[in-house]
Parts: sequence; C-alpha cells; structure tokens
Amino acid sequence: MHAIDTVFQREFPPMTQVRVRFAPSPTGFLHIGGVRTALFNWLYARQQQGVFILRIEDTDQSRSTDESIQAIIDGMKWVGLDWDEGPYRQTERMDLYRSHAMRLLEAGRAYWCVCRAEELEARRKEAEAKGLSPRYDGRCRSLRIMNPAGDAALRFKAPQEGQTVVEDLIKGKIVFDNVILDDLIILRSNGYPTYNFSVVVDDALMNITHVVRGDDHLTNTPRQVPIFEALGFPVPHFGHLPMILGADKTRLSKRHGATSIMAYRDMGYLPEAMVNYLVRLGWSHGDQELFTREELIEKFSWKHVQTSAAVFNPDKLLWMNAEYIKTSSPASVAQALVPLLEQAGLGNDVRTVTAEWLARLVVLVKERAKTLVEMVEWVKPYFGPVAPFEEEAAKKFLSPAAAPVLSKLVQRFEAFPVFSKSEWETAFKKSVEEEGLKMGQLAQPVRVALTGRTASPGLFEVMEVLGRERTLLRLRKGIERANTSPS
RNA sequence: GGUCCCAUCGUCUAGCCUGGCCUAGGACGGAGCCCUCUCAAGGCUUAAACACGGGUUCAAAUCCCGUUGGGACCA
Repeated sequence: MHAIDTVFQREFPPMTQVRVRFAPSPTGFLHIGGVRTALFNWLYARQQQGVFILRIEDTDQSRSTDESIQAIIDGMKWVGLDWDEGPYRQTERMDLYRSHAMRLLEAGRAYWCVCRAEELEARRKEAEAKGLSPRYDGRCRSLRIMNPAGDAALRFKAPQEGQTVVEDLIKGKIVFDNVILDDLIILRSNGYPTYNFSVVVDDALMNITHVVRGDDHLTNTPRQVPIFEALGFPVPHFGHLPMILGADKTRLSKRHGATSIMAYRDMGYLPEAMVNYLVRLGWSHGDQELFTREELIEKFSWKHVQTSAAVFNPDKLLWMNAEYIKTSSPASVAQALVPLLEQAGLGNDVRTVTAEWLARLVVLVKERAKTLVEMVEWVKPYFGPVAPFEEEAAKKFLSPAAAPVLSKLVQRFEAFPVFSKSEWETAFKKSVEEEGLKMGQLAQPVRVALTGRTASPGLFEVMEVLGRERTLLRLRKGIERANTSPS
C-alpha cells in the first residue's frame, strides 16, 4: 500500500482510533445520496477525532472516468467535507487484491472454478425452474485445481453452516443464516477482483473501523464478514444508512429533479444549507432543525439515525436555504453570489463596486431571495446609473399624472446636500400629506422610478444603497418617462 | 422465488430501547388572520398521523406474535 498519510500518525493514535471512509464509484456526478453518506462518515470521524478516507472504487473500468473522479473531488470540496487520506484508487491496487486472493487459495479458503458462464447460466435456470434458489452449486469446490488451464475464476469457500451476526450501528442486531451463502467469485477469469472482495481487502488494509454505507449493501455484509475472517483481519463495525427516495417513494433519480450536488450549487444553494438539509434527512436531535457545523459534529449520534427511508423534499431544502441566506454573514453570501452575477452577465458591474457595497446589497434583498439565483434577479436594478423600466410597471405608475408629485418630491430631496434616511423619509411623508395622498400612491411611482419594478425592498433602504446622486437621477428619469407616457 | 430491512400528519421527524407526563410535540408545505409604501420577511391561529389484527399489562405509538404494504440484495 502506498503512502499512508502522515496526518493521523503525528497525533498519538490510540489503537481504537476511528477510521471511516467514503467509497464512491466514479460513474458520473457526485449524487446527493452519496454526499449524505459521506457526511455521516465525516461527522463521525470529526467527532471522534478519527480519520476520514476518500477511496475511489473504479474497478469497473468500463464505467469509470477521470472526469467523474474530478466531479467527486469538486463536490466534496464544495460542501466542505475534507478527507485526511486519499483519494485512493482501486485501479492502483490491483496487485493487492490478487495477492490476497492467492493467499486465500494457498490457505485452502478459495478454489479455482472452471465452470463456463453458459453452463452456470443453464444450471441457474434449471434450479429456478425447479423452484430452488439459483446459487452456485459448488461443483468445483473439491476439485483442488491448482494450475487451471484456460479461463478460471477464483471462488471463496463460504461457510455453509452457522450464522453470521451483524451488530449494525443503525439497525441493531441482524442475523443471517450461512446456508444461504454462495461460493462467490472473488477474482474473475480476467484477473479483476469482484466488488465484494476488493471492498474487504481495502477496508481491511486501510484499517477501517466503521464501515458506514447505504442500505443497499446490507445483504452484502454477511458475504463480506467471512472474507475478513478468512483473511485473518478484524471485522469492522457496520452501519447501514436508509435510502433517499423521490416524491413517489422510488429511489431518488433524475426524474425527481437534480441529483448532482453541483447542480444545487448552480441553482443557488449554499453548501451549508445542503449539509444541514441532508443531515436532517435521516438524523435528528430532538426538535432542532438548524445546526452549525460545529453543533453537528458535537451532537451527531448513530442512535438517532433513522432506520427507514426518507423522501427528499425540495420545498424544505428551499426553506432551509432561505434561512441560511438570511442568517449567514452578508459578506460571505455576497462572495458566493459573485460567480452567479458573472454568469448573469453582470461581471463588469460587479468589478466596479466594492465588496462592502455588495454586502450591503445582500442585506437589502436577503429576506426575499430563497436562492442565490433568485438573489441575482433581485439585485439587478441596483447596478449601473439607471434601471430599465418594466413596461407594465411604468404604464401603471409613471403616468403623466404622477409627474408633478414626483417633481415636488425631487425638489424636496435636492434641498438635502447629503442623503439621510430619516430626513428623506420625513420629506417624503410631508409630500404625501400635502398632496393628500396615501403612502402607496406616492411610493409606487417612486419605486418604479428607482428600480423599474413594482416590487422592491423598502424605499428608503433602496435610496440608501443607491446614494443621493443616483436616487435623484433615477427620479428625474422617472419624471421624464411619466411626461412622455400616453395617458 | 429466497434472504434481509422498513412502517407516527402530504413530507422530514420527536416520542419507542428504559410502557403511564401523548386528548401524539416540532419543522416544511397548505389554509386563515395580523403587520405593511410594494414584494418579502415576521407574528398568531388552524387542518393534518401512531398501516391492520391479535396478545401481554391496571395501562401500549411504545413490549410480543401475525397480517398487509413498501424496499434492498441475490441472479
């Protein structure tokens, strides 16, 4: 095995130091279900001051790509799940699987099987027709073939009696009868290890103490435990996380919407919101919904991980994202917003403003935007000298009748050499009063003049962000428009 | 088909291990009201669940058995 990271060795590692891993297959993007599995492992590692390992299961070369590996790394980084060792790649460890397989052969715990695929298939069908379980019948088990000529696969001699008991961290005690076990292939005739074998070798060699993975691997566990034992390695603890389902209660897939973690970044979700939502999907701490990362590390416990599958609820995720947008520091939200502003074609505008002003802009709109993508829309009118009028809005509120009142308001504002929220607001109210209007009758024309739209944050907050000069400029442009509008 | 897992409001869940505090709590979403310069946000109110059937017990969402229904894996 190559360079075990030195990270865990320089502390004083107790013999029982927790070592967990996340082992995705690089066959596409990083799935949010995978992120959740990684998250539970990561939380446990951080809580126990253990080691979190990233391992890429790329044995299936036909489906594995380098882009997918990069996608996994990018996704993990985006949600802030840092790993202490790896990424290891199974394709770089082929010699290990082969040598341990040979060790099993020499110890008499594995044997060569020369049954051909077609034969196997035929026998399987036959057994099924007779109503028997379609297992390998073990006919090469006692042949003691040592140097097979031609194609041969290596099979593991599975125990045929007794029970395999798994104390699952999440589901509790599970008992499997060994009679159901097949002699499963550990090395294919092409020399490649099978999934169940390579995981065991890796988990054993990497000293994984807790194997925490999806529910779908639960029935693989009784197949893997005897392999650990035959290889002479301690058997790790196991934990099986329930699945994430779509609204129709089937396995979450693209039909239900985005499943790639990076798609959520692009849709304007904050990584902290994703983490909080995903961890609550299957784990709870009383009635608490919102957690800081530190709280999660402190409070996480297998005991409160749900045993049943959970439906992914985009509405709740959206709400949670809104919560994070509202409560995160405006500066950090602004920072996350910049790339989306650039994508929206506002790159040049963004470069002309300060980070401090951008943060103020975030404060202005943060409780109306549930995603950063929505925030981009909210924020658009505040860049540049003027904002384009939305036709409907201008038609309705910037009519010729509005011009005189707006003019008077501008005159009042012009009397102030600098902007002052309270003074301008008082002046505004005076105008309303003298004209015998209701607030709304003046507020809406002003709003449209300033932002081009009928919906915006509070007028005086808008003016504050715009500043005196732009406020006056936009009001004048509004009057211009009002005077030229057909009545 | 075999083996294993699972089952509280539409959804996420608390409660279940260690029965009584549960006329089942919170959250999202829904409905209504309030606040209000628009849009939000916020506040208040409200509808909504222990899959079913047996048993154990003075007492069961909680323990036991079964049924039903979902799911995973094995090919």
